[in-house]
Amino acid sequence: MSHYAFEAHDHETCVESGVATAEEICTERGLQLTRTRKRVLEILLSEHKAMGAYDILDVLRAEGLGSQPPVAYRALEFLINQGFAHRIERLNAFVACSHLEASHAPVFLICRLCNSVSEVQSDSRKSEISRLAKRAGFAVELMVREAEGICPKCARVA
Amino acid sequence: MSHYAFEAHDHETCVESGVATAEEICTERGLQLTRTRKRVLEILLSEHKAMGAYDILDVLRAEGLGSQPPVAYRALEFLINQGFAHRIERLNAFVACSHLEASHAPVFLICRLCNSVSEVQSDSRKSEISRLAKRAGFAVELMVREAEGICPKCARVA
DNA sequence: GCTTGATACGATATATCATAACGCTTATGC
DNA sequence: GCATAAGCGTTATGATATATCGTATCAAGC
Repeated sequence: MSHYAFEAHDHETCVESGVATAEEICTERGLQLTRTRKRVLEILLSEHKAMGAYDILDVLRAEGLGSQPPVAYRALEFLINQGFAHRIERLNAFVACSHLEASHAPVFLICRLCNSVSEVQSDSRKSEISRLAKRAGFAVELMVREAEGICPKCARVA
Repeated sequence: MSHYAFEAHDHETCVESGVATAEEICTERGLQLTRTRKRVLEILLSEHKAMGAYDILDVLRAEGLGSQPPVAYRALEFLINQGFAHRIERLNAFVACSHLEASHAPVFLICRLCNSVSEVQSDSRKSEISRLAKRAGFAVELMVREAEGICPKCARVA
């Protein structure tokens, strides 16, 4: 398993292949990865950190791609619906998906020092939440699993 | 395991014993369960649902206990720090703790139809998040585990 | 060509959630 | 009692998110 957010890696590849894969998937699904949507995805991919909608909007604004909140939120909604991005509930912020190839049961590890967010894939059926929900007769539709703490990089420095 | 939110139960007891236990704990810890804090706890205990800070504030306002947002947020902060209440990240809202006696590794089951929130206790060490974090060398300080879906009560009706 | 419907976008306004900062009051330890 | 800390009231503002209405674009069907 890889933890891009916490490890040195060729980051150019993350952005390029992220966008390329998203483009392929959109073509397959007959959807449009419009200029704004693509740019928002790139912005999110540019760092393994969560960004607020208004931070993203600032970039869009500077580039003349839109200046009002709905512009950012609509693009984010699209990216999230297609699984290209995730919302981090704990931060009210957004990250690019770093496991586009895989199916979805992400766990997010959020470093409170460097703000990096690592997405780890997991089998949702194995999760404690699923087990407890099943026992309670609760039908899970959506799962939020986030941990806040210190990433290995920051732990070494501290 | 009990799922008060999803089952018939003597709800008076929830409120009374919740407040009583909180009072005991505050005494032990040398803290003040002031009028406002106590009232906010009662409000939260009055239903097994998450309430927004402004909903709580409305009640306080109607009772002359405070009219500005900080009043509600301060009380909530206290209750959360003491473990008497929890924040539901997914909803930006708050619930009373329903397992005051137990230690903390709650999972929340949120019904999107009736808005009830059930708190289930779990051993945090067993959790998938802990396992994945450990593997990544990530030191977890705080965990968010929430599931949204349909509760058994609503499933029967639908 | 024209209409229709679907999708996306632009813009305004507003709703919702949260905190900083300041000064006053009350509780508590000595 | 007095000093200190804890709590509270209030104002102002910051941060996040959505409802709504109108317009542009494009493809499908006539």
